[in-house]
Amino acid sequence: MRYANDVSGREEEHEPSLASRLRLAVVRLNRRLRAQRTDSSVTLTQISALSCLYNWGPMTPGELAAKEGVQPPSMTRVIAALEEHGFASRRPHPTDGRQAIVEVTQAGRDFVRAEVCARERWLDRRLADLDEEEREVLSRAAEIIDRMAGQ
Amino acid sequence: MRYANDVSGREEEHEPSLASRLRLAVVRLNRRLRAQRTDSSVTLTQISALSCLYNWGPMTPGELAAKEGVQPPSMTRVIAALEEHGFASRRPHPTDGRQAIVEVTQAGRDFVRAEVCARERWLDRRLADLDEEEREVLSRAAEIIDRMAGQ
DNA sequence: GACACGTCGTTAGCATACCTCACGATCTGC
DNA sequence: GCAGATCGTGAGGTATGCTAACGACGTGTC
Repeated sequence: MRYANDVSGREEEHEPSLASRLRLAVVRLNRRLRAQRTDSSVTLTQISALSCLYNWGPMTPGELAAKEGVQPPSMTRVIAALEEHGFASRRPHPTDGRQAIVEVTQAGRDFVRAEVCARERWLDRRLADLDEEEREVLSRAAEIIDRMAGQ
Repeated sequence: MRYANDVSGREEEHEPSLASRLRLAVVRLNRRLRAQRTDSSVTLTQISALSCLYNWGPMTPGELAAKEGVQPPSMTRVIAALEEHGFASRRPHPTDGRQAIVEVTQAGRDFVRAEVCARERWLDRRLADLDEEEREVLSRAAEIIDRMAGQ
């Protein structure tokens, strides 16, 4: 099956930089995560935003966009999709007419508890195959990465 | 600015699982990486595939797709773009008429050494802000993640 | 009070990056 | 030889980001 090794003119082995290895790892895992399909039509981006609302409570679209690290226009579409699914709802801001408050509905809460866990089953299985020390490394890495990406 | 804390009916704080935290970190860093634009018209996906060819040597489109974790049709377009840029070239497989061998051109090698580093400058800067122990954590995490995503 | 200016959310339009389905060319086992 | 598998590709669809521009609303200044 592997052909590369048999071809003359092959590159020598390199020692890729940490940046290269981390980038590749992140890009790949991201692809895998997106590829995990449940039969529901809710996408990873939507789940991510919904989880954020679930964990942090009601907030404005702008705050949600900031937390997820996307631009406000991108979040608008995500919120609209969640609203269409009946998992989130918008209500007017009590004092500022420009803003709105987005919150999780009861259906949204049920969905987070059930489907989101299902969605993360693939990753959970992978994590379960690791030993405790490796999970600890990933836990610390998640925190470091989040800090790097966060700002 | 923060409004969520003031709203009644707020969720209690949860302790997100490792899967949740890792997913969010990966999704976010991935967004940041893709948002980094160099003036060149080569995308992150193309760079990723080109780096793969550079590091592993010539291989068939199918093998490259498998290594990158995408479906063959997706890789076809990436290879076409790389070929158009003059960074990769296709030649017929010596024994199997169905397959082809994709390899990096000299221009592609030069590009990997120069532009890819430029592309990774943002990440490099972030990594430089960490201490040695944190970089070691990320280095180990990159290896673990790659193993999880790889298969 | 009126007007200028800032902020917030949204709409519109675009680019990228995946996917699945379908097809033609080629190889292989009987 | 011929049926079926395999490989690469074309077509079309969806998701996910972005920027630019706009309308609604709030705020400070006179």
